[in-house]
Amino acid sequence: MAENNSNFMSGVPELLILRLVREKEMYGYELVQAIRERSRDAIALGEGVIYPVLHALERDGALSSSRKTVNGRSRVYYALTAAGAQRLDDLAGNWSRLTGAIQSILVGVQHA
Amino acid sequence: MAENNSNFMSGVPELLILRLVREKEMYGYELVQAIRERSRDAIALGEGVIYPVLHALERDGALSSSRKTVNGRSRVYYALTAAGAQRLDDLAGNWSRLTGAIQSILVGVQHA
DNA sequence: CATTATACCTCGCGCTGCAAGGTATTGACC
DNA sequence: GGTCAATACCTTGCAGCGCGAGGTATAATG
Repeated sequence: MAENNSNFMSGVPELLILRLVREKEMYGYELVQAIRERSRDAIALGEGVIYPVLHALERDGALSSSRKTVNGRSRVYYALTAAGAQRLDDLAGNWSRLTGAIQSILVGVQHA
Repeated sequence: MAENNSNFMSGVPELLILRLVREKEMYGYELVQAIRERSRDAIALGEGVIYPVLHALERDGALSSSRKTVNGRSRVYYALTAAGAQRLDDLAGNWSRLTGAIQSILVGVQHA
């Protein structure tokens, strides 16, 4: 029963988080803004999306957390683990295959 | 209260159906196979996905249906309406903006 | 004459994204 | 000193979508 169902278009928030954290340690509130800014407001994931995903990723061993105080601000920083890097690769591969397939339908490529 | 919520990644089945029907009238069973074949098995939407979407699109005036008998086979063909064409354009535009934004995060584009 | 393919349909569930709410601390402003 | 906005964390509950699973009927196949 350890199978992961989920529908074919889901898991994008997870993918974005893993990708951003790969570059440097980040905390939840920072991720919320980073996604909004980097996507130029095309994607606006709120805290109600980000925090639960972070907790799930840590539970699964894809991220590790460490509480730090910076500028008198207490933050929970998340870093990518080896397992997380693997998971990122998998998700990115799936995403690329999926969007490629959709694109080929949208542009009406000649289908053998 | 006639607002359409739905999450930011949903509506892809709808988009694919509208796009395929734009080229020629199609029926449900045909769409199921067309999507699978054109995506080279990357996307496999079953009838439990396709039929409800077709009904919703017709209800919304994006598709019109006509029962026809071909080769002794009774089929419900769906054709794109003007409203449907408009909706297709909207969805395709959104999709393109969305995937562009995701892509820019994935490749790590320099964010002003 | 049974099985497979065609063709339609619906019910019900799981999961995800998300809004909405809640807490606590810091800095700014008057 | 008091108020407000921003920072930073968190959880609950629900709506909606995708989808498996099931059901019907007819035509073709062997």
